[in-house]
Amino acid sequence: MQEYAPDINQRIWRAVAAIPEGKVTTYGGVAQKAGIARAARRVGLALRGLPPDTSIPWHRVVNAQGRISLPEGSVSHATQRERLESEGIGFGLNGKIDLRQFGW
DNA sequence: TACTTGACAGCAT
DNA sequence: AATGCTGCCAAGT
Repeated sequence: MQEYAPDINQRIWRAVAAIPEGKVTTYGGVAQKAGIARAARRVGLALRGLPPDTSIPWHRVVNAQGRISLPEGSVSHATQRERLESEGIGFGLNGKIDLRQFGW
């Protein structure tokens, strides 16, 4: 039984909520944990549908390059970066996160 | 109902 | 290193 669609978001949110504080994960990582490996895009879509006041730590999700996927200049982008730095996550000079600091 | 787009990732060139 | 194509699946037009 696949019963995807309605279930997918819930699985993604759960996977994201499982990310420990002060750590980040890639979309692919979340997708895999949500049981939809290789469907990283689905993760982005799900996060995009999250309400602004959600309790899901969506900001801990970045792309495989260790960068924030949101367009620079957008409010969400700034918010995400600020939250990450707030958790002790360091950004490189190009705005890249050192995924090495988490063992990636 | 069909086609295109999208908070991505991986491989090929 | 940079660019392009393909795969994933749902949502928007």
